[in-house]
Amino acid sequence: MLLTISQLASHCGVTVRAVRHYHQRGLLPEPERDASGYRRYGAEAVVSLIRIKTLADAGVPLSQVHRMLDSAPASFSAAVTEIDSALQQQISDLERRREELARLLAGDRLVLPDEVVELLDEMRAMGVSDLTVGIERDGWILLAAIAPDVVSVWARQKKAALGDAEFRKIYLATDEARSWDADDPRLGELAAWMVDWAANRRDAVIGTDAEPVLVDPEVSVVETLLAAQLAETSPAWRRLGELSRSELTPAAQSGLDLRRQTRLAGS
Amino acid sequence: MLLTISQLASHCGVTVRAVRHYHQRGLLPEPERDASGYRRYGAEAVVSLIRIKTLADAGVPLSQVHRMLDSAPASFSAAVTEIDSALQQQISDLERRREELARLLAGDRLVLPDEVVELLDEMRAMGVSDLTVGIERDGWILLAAIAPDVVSVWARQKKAALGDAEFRKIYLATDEARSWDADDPRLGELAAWMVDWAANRRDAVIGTDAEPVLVDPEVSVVETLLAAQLAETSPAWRRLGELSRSELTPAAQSGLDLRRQTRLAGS
DNA sequence: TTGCTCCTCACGTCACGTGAGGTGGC
DNA sequence: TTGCTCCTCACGTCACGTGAGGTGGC
Repeated sequence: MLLTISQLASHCGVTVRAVRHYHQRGLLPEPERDASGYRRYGAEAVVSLIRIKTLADAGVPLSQVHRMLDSAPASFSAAVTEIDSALQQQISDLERRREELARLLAGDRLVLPDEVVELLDEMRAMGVSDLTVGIERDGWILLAAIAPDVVSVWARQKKAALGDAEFRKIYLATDEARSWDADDPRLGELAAWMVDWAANRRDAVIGTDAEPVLVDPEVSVVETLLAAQLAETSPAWRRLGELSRSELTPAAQSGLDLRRQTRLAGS
Repeated sequence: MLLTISQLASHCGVTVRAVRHYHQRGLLPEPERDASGYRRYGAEAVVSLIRIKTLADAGVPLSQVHRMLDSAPASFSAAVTEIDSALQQQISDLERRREELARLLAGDRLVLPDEVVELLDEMRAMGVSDLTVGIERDGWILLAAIAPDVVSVWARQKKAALGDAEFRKIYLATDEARSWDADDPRLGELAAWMVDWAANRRDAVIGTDAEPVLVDPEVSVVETLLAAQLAETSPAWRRLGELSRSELTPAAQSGLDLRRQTRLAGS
């Protein structure tokens, strides 16, 4: 009345192939065979197989299961305790993954920090075109990949700038400018406006000293708004970048160089 | 200012090899190469890779991830909901595994139902030898594997028998008899005592009709106590089986045949 | 005789890991 | 020149899955 391999397997909740695999790996001793060469299992095989399955289900590699099976009860229970905390870890991992899935449905929230998502929402609410918001978003994504630690400071500076009515006008004008011809005369006026605003803003910020000025705000405007690779998306923007850079004060020019160095150090 | 493969990978929490693997599988489009033949990634690659990683971490096979990525948002969110409930399932599975681990430390409790474990504890408390309790335990394990549905009824019947002081004496005597010679004259007396007790017990049970008698209790004693394969562990027990079977009443003999049929049907 | 279980190779699968051997930028 | 990153094969790994081809009990 000993068990056949399929009786053993199904009672322990594993496949027949898995039982044979455990024999091959030396985890479960080969039992005696009957007259037909069939394996016949006794009660101890049931006990061993349940042990093996329980540990394997808990994610223990079979090589480690092997060592655990013939280890002293004391170190066995220590190992089980360890596995248990690994299981707890897995559970909290899964719970985090459920949250991430929820955020995946919510759109950008998994890709960018909340503060940047809010910034983009604010722009959309201001009336900035979807295309320009998309370009902004891509810029932030790349920035987050290359220099994650500056994202937060830059986001706060941009948020502050958006609080200024004049900046909002400049930003909206720049949005419209995307589709202008590269030789449109209004690009010169817009460039001058930007540089003027940035110079004033810089004095104001340096005056208050409220936030450590990691990035020269004058440079920030030009760079953030018209960073080289973003400008590539529109001939008018590329021209706007050239015009505004040539109108920068010498002090800001050197700040721009500084910025480049910082970026390299950060990457 | 596009990303290299390692910048992309580390920002998304995957290995460089995994990114290449996703290219091979057609999950992530191959980006443009720079002058040195290096892959250069833009923001959309970050978004795609985070999507892929999130789904893969949730246990979705890559072949299915492929289909989900280019499915409509509506069916995408339906699929994500499905994955989420799969995650919930996994979490409760892990929690059950933690319980099973705890029971693994507690000994037999994973291998046998609680009622049988209690039965074995009771025997140990009675003074039955560890070896005999071990043989009993092995018998129950095999029974549970072959005919799980009869375990509960048999356990209740055995528990009832252990409530009888005379049965306990018989059981302890049988325990001692294990090491006797096969021709010991006391074996005949013990066999007669067992059959007598079983016959009386049978009348009592049939009189009360408290529990449906699935198994003739007289047969139950002989079979449970001395089931053929357990008897093999001791020459004296084998002889005790022969003696008691030959002393059974004709009615019980036919009941024994009935039992054999039931066992076959159950397996 | 048919259907079911069992047996032993031995190749397949899934999601990458891991060198092997070589090139390009600083 | 050295060290680091990148490149393309291509075999290895882990825990089995899945036939292929054959035998034994009812």
